[in-house]
Amino acid sequence: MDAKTLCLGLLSFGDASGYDLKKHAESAGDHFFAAGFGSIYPALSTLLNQGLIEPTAKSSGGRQDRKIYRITAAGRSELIRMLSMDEPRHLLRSDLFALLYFSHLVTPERITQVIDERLAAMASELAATRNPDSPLKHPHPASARFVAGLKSALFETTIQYFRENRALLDH
Amino acid sequence: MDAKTLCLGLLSFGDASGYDLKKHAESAGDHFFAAGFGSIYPALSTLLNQGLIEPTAKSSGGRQDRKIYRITAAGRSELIRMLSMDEPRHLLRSDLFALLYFSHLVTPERITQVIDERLAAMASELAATRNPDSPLKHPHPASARFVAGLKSALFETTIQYFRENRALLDH
DNA sequence: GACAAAGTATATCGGATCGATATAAAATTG
DNA sequence: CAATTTTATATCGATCCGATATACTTTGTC
Repeated sequence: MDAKTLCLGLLSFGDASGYDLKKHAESAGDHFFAAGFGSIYPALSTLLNQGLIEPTAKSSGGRQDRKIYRITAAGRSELIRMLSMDEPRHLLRSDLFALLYFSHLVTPERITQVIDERLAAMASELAATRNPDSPLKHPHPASARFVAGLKSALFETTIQYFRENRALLDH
Repeated sequence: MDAKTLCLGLLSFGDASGYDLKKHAESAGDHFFAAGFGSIYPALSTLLNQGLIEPTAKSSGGRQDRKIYRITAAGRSELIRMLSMDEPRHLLRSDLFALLYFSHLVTPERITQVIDERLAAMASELAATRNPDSPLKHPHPASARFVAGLKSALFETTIQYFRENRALLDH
């Protein structure tokens, strides 16, 4: 999904700054959808020029440098059009698995190291998902739970698969 | 993993053309690593300029326009260096899940359609994995089986998760 | 209260990547 | 033997990402 659609979609939940959008995307769908500042700010700039979003009156007492945007009516219909048009893709890209495919070129110690690191990272993310201390309230809890649950299921499968099959990579 | 490392890694299994490299990557690690022609050909050109690969004598009787490359000694050590240095990332990016996160904006029919399409695509890929009629012999069968097995496990988990939880998205 | 550290926030740049497209020869199929 | 598909290289523009620069605000702590 391109950054423009993602920004519009997140703005459909409520007004936000570029910084807010990045935090929301990370909290909601990290690993499934995300964008860096280098994508978000140019996207917001384009959307603004196209009249799909508009700046809001900044909260008077707040800080001066926050730029809060609101989706316009044109933006909302364009968003719906893009969401209906796109053939949504589903990609799993992993440098780790690519590295394992070339495992004949690296030392067994390195293989052990990168696998253990990945297992630890996934386990800690699973724990964080089970104890959600996230300050962000998802606007659509059902969708958020659906996506988070799938992430957990995939992580659990991956961890189990590594435990059962990593011996295949011994050489 | 950048295209240069991927090309070098695949060339470490044997001489190949750009076209061969793309086919190999698709067959071996589609969904986990891949590259389009727009990445492969520029990468090969750069690697050639850096002396990390070299052209081979084209097979005399064959077609004239195939350009077969071989990894050089410098290329092999550079490859090993890159594989040892990279902190391998592990990304799951899915436009489908992003769309589902915005499911309040699209019709239930559209949700049903995209989920059913994805389920069918994964089921057919699973069937293809179980009946491998691939003409390509993977140079390292253990690594290839490891990666293919993980893909199957992840697809099965995803299919099951959709079956059990898609009702969460009804609205 | 002074000062450092961490967090918040916007923005840009260059390199990398991807999808679309152009071209054309060889193999296959009807 | 004509039409289609597959093989094969290559480039272009749009986009994307990571790194970086900048600067203000909050927090913590001595």
